[in-house]
Amino acid sequence: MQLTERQLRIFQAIVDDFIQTAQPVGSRTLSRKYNLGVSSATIRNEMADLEELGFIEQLHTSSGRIPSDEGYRLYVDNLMRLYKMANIQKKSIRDQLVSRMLESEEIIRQASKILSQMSDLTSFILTPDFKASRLKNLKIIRLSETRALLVLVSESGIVKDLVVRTNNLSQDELDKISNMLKYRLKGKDANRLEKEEILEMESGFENYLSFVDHLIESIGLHMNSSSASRIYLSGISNVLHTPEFSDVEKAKCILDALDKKDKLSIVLSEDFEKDITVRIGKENQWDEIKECSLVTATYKLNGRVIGKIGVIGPTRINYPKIISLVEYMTDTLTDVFTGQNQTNEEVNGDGK
Amino acid sequence: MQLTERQLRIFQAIVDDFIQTAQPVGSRTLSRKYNLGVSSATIRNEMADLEELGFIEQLHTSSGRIPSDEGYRLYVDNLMRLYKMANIQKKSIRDQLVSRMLESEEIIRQASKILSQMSDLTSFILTPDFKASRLKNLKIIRLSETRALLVLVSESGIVKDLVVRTNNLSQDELDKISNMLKYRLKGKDANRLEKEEILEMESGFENYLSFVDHLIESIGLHMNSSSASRIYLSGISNVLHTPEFSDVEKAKCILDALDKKDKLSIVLSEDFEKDITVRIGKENQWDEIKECSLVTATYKLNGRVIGKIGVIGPTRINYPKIISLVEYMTDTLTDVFTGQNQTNEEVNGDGK
DNA sequence: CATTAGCACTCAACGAGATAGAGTGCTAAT
DNA sequence: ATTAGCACTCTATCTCGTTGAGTGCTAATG
Repeated sequence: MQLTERQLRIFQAIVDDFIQTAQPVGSRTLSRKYNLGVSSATIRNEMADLEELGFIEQLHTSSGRIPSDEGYRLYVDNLMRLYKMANIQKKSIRDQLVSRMLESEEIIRQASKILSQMSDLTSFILTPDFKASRLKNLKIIRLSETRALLVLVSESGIVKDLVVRTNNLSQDELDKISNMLKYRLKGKDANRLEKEEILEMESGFENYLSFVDHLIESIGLHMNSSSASRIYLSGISNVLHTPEFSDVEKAKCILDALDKKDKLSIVLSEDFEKDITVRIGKENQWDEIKECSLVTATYKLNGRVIGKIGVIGPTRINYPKIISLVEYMTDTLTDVFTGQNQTNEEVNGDGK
Repeated sequence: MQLTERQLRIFQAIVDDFIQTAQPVGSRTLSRKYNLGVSSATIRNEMADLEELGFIEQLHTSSGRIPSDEGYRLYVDNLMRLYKMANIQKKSIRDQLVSRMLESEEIIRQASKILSQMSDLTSFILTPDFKASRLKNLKIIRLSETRALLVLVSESGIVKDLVVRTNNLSQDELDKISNMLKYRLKGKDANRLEKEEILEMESGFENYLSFVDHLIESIGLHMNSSSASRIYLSGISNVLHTPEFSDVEKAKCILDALDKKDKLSIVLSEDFEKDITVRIGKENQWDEIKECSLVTATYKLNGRVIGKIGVIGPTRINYPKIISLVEYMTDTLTDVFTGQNQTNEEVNGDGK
């Protein structure tokens, strides 16, 4: 069933008004605020049809209408015009992300902060997935008689460190082992280290078999832990600033969900390859966030997806603005990680 | 002015009851629930005195009394008996922290999570302060023509990595430089790297002067950034589970405060050397959290304070329980970082 | 025949009493 | 010194109109 031109215009006005005011919108308001050229009675009739079709709904018989999840979907897919970000905003984002010497985790956190501030929503970001990249370097550093630090570096420059037990090996011995392992493992996918492959190693390492065994095991354990890629949240208090969630029970529910980071990162990892996804209300499989919309996008390194970023808010969000923002943010992150823009000066020009 | 024995007993009953029920407690309730051996009228008189002295207060003329901040202070300093943690809880904490191979940041996050779960409050943890420890090792890894990764390891096993610009130096050259720097900087306090000291270096490095200069600068910049030590929060949704903050405005205020991590970590860094601190309500200098209590403690490495952990909640928290919990948690963390307990088996015995 | 004016109806939101209940302070008796 | 008794206070809660925004339906209109 195709909507008429007029129905679309009315529908668009409903969405726009509701996104702005957070109040159910009635026929009278529509005819007054938007010059649709028809009377409120006509609008009422059209609205009844739109409701029949499932694009808008009423909270109770004598309230105005609000867009349904399906309505928002229609809006996002067909109606909205993408927001053109002001250059000054673009520049602000780039400056904050590339201007300073930042540890890679620091970049991640900064990006999340910017995103929540500019969107007035809660933002999240999945750290670069170590598993998805190749080993570049490896080093073992003696800490004490019983402990050593294993430092792994991926080609993308992500660093992971973990403490391993040693049996009082000297730094020289550890260096010898790390050098050997480095040449053995370099360039391998971090998530596919075959123990056997490494154990059939050169002579001269017979004494260290059990230690190397332990090392590989530790790496494997670490890789497969759910927290292999972490999630950062920012702007959590924005949840309460949203009229939708000023009801304490609802807010509690959302915050509870946001606290379950494991679950959250699983949900976000779906559609990992897609560039940008918008999930509206009930489209989310997770019950706790069935009244929320999620806008997520992936950032890449050398064309390879390594992480995800996005925002979560009520279904009533300014989709064009938010989508543009998230999109620009991932582009910038991808640039930063790929190393296109190392200095301020280089990016002073245009944005995209 | 000294309180009488009976006043203390009544006061203690008030605190206990209020901590449990979150409701202002009246004289009738007291005489019924706690056998104080006197009638409600007597209790009323004593309560009037306690109020005069500032230890309890009324929300309005016909409500029961609640402890004031000063009252809680009295309670914490003089009245409460420290809670004896069940061995099973102690074991649970130790197991979760030491059982698995964990990256050091992972240990931090895990500790925070446990703390919030066991306290039903919001917990936070400051990551080990790199600045406070000495350099152990240093390595530069080539990423691309223009970028390299500088990895710093402290004696305590904390790893920091940051991306630096290079002018297409080969890995061999980088190795040469990192070795030189390593021997130059090893054992130095991380926050006191004197540029001059390093620049008057051995011959053979003349070509790399500007790069080394850049390196030292980057390290310095990084060290002095406010985020040198990070803060993790856990159990944020617990704020809303607290009756005190079911008022949306208050909750909003607290969450806003918790979102300002810079400010928060500054507040927490006060009294950095003290083993354990309890700040009750107005004792906090920060207005936003003037209705909260903060219980913090420090964890150490080899006797040196490296980080801080704690919880935040309403002033009405179960002080004995929470203080014991925080105390035990830092002891455990200190052990874990100092490497006392590497395996499960070693800690099966008693806790303290 | 699409559009519109008009009207009766619905329902949430708000405010005014009224009521109940918990708690207090004071006084007089023990 | 302690306690029973009583008047008083104040919040929380409930009910009950009232208001106002909005709807759906019907009949009139160009």
